[in-house]
Amino acid sequence: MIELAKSFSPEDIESRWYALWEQQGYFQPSSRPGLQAYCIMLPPPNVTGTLHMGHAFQDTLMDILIRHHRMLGHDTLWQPGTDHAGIATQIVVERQLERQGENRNSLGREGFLERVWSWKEESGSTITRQMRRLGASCDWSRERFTMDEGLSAAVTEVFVKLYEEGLIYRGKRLVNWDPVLGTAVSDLEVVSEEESGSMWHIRYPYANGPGEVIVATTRPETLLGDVAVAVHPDDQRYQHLIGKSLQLPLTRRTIPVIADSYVDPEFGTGCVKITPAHDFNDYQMGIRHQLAPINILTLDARINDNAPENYRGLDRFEARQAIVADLESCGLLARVLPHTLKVPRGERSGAVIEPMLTDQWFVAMAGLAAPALQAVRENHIRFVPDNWTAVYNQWLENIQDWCISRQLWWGHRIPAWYDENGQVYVARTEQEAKKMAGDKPLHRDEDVLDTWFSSALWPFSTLGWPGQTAELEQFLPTSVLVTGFDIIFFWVARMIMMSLHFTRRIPFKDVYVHGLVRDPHGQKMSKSKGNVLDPLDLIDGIDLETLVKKRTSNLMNPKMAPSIERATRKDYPQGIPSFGTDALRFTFASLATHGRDIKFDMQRCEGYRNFCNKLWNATRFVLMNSPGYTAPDESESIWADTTTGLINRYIISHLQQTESQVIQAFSDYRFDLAARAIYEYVWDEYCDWYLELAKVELASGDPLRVQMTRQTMIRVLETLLRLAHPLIPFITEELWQSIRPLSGCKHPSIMLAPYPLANPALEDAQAESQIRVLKQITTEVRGLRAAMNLAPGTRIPLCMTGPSISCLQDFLISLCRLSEVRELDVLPDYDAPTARAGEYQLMLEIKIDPQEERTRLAREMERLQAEIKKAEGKLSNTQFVQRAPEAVVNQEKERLKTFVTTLDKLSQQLDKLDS
RNA sequence: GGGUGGUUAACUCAGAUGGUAGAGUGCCUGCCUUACAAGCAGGUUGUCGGCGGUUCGAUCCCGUCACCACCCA
Repeated sequence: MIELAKSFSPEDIESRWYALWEQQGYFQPSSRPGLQAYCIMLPPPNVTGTLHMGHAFQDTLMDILIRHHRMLGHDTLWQPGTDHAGIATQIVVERQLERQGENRNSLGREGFLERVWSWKEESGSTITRQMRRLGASCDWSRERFTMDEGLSAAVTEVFVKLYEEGLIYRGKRLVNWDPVLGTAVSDLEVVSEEESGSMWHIRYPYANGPGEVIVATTRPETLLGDVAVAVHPDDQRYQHLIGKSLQLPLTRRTIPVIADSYVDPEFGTGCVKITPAHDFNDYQMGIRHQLAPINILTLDARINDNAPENYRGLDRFEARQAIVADLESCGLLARVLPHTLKVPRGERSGAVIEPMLTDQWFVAMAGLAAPALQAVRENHIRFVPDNWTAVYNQWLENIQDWCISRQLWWGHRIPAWYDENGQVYVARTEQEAKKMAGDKPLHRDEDVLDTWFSSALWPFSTLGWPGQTAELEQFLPTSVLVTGFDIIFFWVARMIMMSLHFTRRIPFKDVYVHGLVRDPHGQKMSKSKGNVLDPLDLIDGIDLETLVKKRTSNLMNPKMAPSIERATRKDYPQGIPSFGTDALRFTFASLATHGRDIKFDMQRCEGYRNFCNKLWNATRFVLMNSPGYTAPDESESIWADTTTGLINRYIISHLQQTESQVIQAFSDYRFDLAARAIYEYVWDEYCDWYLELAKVELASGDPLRVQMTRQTMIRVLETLLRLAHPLIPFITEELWQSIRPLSGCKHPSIMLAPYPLANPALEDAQAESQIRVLKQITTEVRGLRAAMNLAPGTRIPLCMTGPSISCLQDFLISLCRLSEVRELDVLPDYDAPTARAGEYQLMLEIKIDPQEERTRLAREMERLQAEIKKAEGKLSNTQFVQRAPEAVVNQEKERLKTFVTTLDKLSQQLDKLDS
């Protein structure tokens, strides 16, 4: 027989099993025909990134679902892969070059891309290695990368098709321009936060004759590109101005005053300067009033040649200072007020985003959005929890065209070529383009596609599209997408649109939207805040000094280091102990409620490590108490035999309920409830009650009782290990293997064993109710012992009245450490306190301290009186008695009766004490 | 400005077609009882955010307010 160590130590077991599972090919689809398909696409993480808590949380949930369905016998695929993460990766490599005194321009496009690929090769396996530590059972043999040949072909195909259908177009538009990165970014990549700035009030003199208007602006430097001043058409103050010309300060230009209802008369002075080339709203207004935009900035945000000479070449912030100073010296600056405004910044660079007129590629979205809305409206796709449907709808109903070109080098290069006249040819290959151009010399578009363009194809490109593969047939639509709400727009909506458009299928049936993992104080985890936790540190443990070092090194803002260090020392004075993967996974499952914030609490993790230890020791107990045991043949099984004995029937019956709870919880994506059902069954039923009761049976000396109990405790344990396996794969495999010889299971791994399904025939209400009585009596007797301050070793007799419980006697003696149980017609006339459990009166035969007893009784009577008063109040209310359901009224009457008799008993006891 | 979610024990969170409020952690007391001190037994803790309404009865439904968080413009 296998000997287990005295306590659970995760590091000893985790290393073994994963490699074996993977080598044996257990993660691959079964590809047996006729099986129900179950498929999850891993949201591809950044190929050069590392695993953070959000990944670990999400990966755990996906792995739970996948393992569960694999055990249900479905043809199961968890498709893994990584994303090339255009901007993020390019920035990282550029920083590396910077440290070596190089830059991308000195290397050239080819050279630079070589460097990125080699960085990808170097760091690309980090995150997948980390996922393996988590136990993630992805089919690594199918791993994909968004820049793979196959996936790149899909990208090209989609681009060309959309272009041919007229859904992709190129045009000069105002886009969000990141002047530091030198690329356009999409709306979603811009983060606007409130910052303090100023509101400058500037005088614009009339072009003809004396007078002026005062215009308020937060960006005085853009004045050089003004083409008009706008007022609200109904604004009484400015009626006389509409149509007049103004002298644009610091320039020789004159501009008109126009009327537009977009202007908010309450804001600033009610006069707005209009700069179509540098503001999104002004751009629209420019179109409405046919005013040509004047661009005054270069792509690196310096003043260009459209502006007066003395400002040319100035950076936009220098230009602001110069212009304000010049206005002031001309007496045109009326006043400056402090003002908080939303400043748009690039998510990656932190630079202030500049609306900029540039040539970009766009996807026309309106036509793609309609079927995507319909798919959700008609319940082909279901959001869980369903309140996210509204978020999805709202965005799609107001969708803007998607700017898909990025002025980067790392990514899918746009398949468009130009001839010398600027004529564009969109084609799958250069040869094809050349053919279209009649062999004119061509040059390829320099830009690459937004990373999310390739991600949008992920569900079908990874399955071999545009080829017609067996995998596409089997696994699309996939079963569920597990994702955070932060990328519903970026990713979820776009996948739905693209999948419907190109495959005519939805990409997934369910979208399970989970919360975001936060630190214990509810703050978002981020490197710059210094509050990140590395999932691997929770698995392996980390000492305080190493943790501090890790959190304070390579900071964007090194000034944060001292405060981060202080907070870290406060939150983790002992560092982080090693909890193991299973404990971490169980914690994630327990935290996966349907809320949107998940505060990660390390103490929970500790509690679940203890749970693993409990499970470990329960198995140890079972093994220690099964010497020489061999599993009976299936035909001899007494699993469902009613003669199995009370406690065995009870624990088996209770197991069925737990099994249905867990299955239900999984189908509702309530991982927290599944975890809780398992936790409670293992700890509160199997360990706290069943194994304690089994000790009595095992010590009975009756061969049949011993045999039945051994068989039950083994089979129940074996079943609950399978039940828990999706959540805690490593420990369950280890323990399952250790009891496999006793259980007679033939499967080589718990992963391949069937998932337990409840069998209603095994439910046994009678056994459960008898055990309920036993528990009740036990609790009361223990209460009496505690009330009387009895030493744990003291064994005394229990006197009780009520229906005979001869079959429970041995259990009671053991659980309550009694010397004997005396079943009587009436309790002896004795000073000891009594207790009541259902129909039973209980009393421990021992002398008591009258003073202490009086206090105890008084406290109890007080409580009862309060309850009686409440119940009587209800019952004397005729409205209640007449209108409430009869069952409720009867229940209330029953309660009152119990309270009154108990109170009566207690008062008699008190009298006796006093006499 | 529009929208969404939240507010339950000291902490983290469950909860119920409306009918006696729960768990884990923490805290207190006693125990190394031959599976487990990462444990066992017992105990302690709540105006279920405020105010109104519906109802025999509201922590739950409705309205409103406050605070917190997030999303969109």
